Amino acid sequence: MFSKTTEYALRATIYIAQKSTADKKLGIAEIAKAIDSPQSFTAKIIQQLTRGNTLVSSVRGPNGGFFMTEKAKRLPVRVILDLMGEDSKFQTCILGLKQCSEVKPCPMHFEYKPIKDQLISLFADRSIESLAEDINTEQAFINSRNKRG
Amino acid sequence: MFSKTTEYALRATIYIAQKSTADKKLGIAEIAKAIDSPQSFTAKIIQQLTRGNTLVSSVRGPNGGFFMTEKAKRLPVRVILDLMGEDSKFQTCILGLKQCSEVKPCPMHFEYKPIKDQLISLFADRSIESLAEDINTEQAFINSRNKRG
DNA sequence: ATAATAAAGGATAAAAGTGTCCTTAAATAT
DNA sequence: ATATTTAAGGACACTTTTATCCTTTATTAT
Repeated sequence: MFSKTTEYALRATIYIAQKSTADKKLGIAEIAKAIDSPQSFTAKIIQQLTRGNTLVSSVRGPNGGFFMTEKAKRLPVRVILDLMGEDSKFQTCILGLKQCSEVKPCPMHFEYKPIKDQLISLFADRSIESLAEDINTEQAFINSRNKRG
Repeated sequence: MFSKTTEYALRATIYIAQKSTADKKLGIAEIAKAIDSPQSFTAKIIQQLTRGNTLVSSVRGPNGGFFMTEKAKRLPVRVILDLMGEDSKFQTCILGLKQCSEVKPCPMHFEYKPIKDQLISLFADRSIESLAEDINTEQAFINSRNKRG
């Protein structure tokens, strides 16, 4: 569905939302280990997520690291996709037609459309925070290890 | 959603289903032009679709080309995806977790699952032929040109 | 001020995806 | 038989994705 880059972005953000506060920042080594992703590559990706300072925040130096404000945690998952440039993913035609619309549809258009709309809602409706909470309550998981590791 | 390779495969197959019979084969030049795809690259892709001789058939030499039997036209769209190795596309976790299941779900699992199932049905239920018919009746289109273009 | 720490950013590289071109093989028409 | 036609297949090249490593910059602790 998504590129590896975006998968790491999603996992990293959810993890940061789950574990960080403004007073408890997370280092890149911890994040990469927790979400099972290549560290240097993940660093670049999180950099992208800090642009605009609306989603992930960062501080350099000792006791520095990455964190999210409570306000940022309340943002919908869609914001991550936007920052990764994948927001147009669900706008495109499933057959790759440049022009595909209600008036000039591809042969799958009218069946694919409602599914696409559900995907869009999925990411628009759920907050990053709510995903993090599911992990906190162990209703969901972000890696293959368990709490006792 | 899909790779360009798979998009070309879908468009090419639908076009072959629409325009060919065992007596009326189509050349690669015509197909590539009709679906607006790079010719040589499309040739390789259609080659893949002829493997196993269940979907697309080919004959070399004068009056040769590609075609589909009536039986092949009745196959579901899913068969194209299988031959392109994209059948696992909808099986994977949206966050890219290697292990993600009902018993150990990622935080989006239970909401993504039903959407995934709809995508699977979409490709399993509709036949290639039915897509081709929509183009024949001008209810749908496979390129940006019109019939007179 | 200096050293230590941690993210930011640049340079580079391997792998995969996308694409072209040329040769080979098979079928047909003459 | 020979020439022609058309797909099959190999070799190569460009681009994007995925990834690593090293240097620079900002912040903190001493």
